[in-house]
Amino acid sequence: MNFERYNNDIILYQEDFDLDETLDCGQAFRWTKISEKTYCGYFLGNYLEIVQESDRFILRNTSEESMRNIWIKYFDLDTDYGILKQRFSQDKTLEQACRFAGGIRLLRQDPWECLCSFIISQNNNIPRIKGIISRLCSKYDQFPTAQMLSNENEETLQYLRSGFRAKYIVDAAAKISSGIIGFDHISELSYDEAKKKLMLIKGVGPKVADCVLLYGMYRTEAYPVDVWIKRVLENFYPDGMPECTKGYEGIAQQYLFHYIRNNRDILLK
DNA sequence: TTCCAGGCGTATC
DNA sequence: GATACGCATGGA
Repeated sequence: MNFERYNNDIILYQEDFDLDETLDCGQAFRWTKISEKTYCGYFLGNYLEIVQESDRFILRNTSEESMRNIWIKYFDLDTDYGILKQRFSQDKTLEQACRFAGGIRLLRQDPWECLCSFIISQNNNIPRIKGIISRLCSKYDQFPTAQMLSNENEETLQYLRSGFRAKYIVDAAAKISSGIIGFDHISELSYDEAKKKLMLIKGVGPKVADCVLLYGMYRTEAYPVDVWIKRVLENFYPDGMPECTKGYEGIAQQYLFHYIRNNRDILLK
């Protein structure tokens, strides 16, 4: 890890990292681009302003302590994405995907926020997902905990304009805040069992469960299959994800998702 | 106007 | 277990 303190900032030197590709690729919905090189956003209650100048990053008003305790883990900086990309590149399509956007990293997010966010994401588009989550956070002045949301119901959530998803948010808040379903417990389960457990929540199917496991619980073998990945599988991997992604299918999926969304013409069907 | 968006619940077979 | 359909909302 190559970083240093400079006045109140942290200067980070990091390869295989691009803010546009990582913060605006549909895995997180609370980062905002505030200038050509700068994003601001939150992980839990921690605010960050981060600037990119090629391989040099400035984390504004950040201490070495919060760098070590929060942001290294959040941005998955202890993982060598160069090695991962090299491994993935044994496959031709993945090789192109990694070359197209080599700065994608997996964000290690909060499981509860992921659960809510990806419940909201179903049959929805990214700008509107961001809008709903933004209204949710404005009301509570932060991303509300399951406990906070357990006081809401379908009617009181009307202001979100989240449509049929409101009742799913209510059920998720109830099951998580009551402890009927616990992330600590789920993290000890096998992939299949963990997924099954999450799917007990209304509005959580295979895709949303995989999103929670991958983005919120760092289960890198989980790869969410949405309409785009479905098209990739049909076109290139009829027998499933290639062998070279084993154990890291979720990270490979990140490259593929971004690649296919921006290169729709390579699809034959 | 119609279609579609990082899917899922329900009904039906 | 597979398949068809409706679903809130809003932008294109």
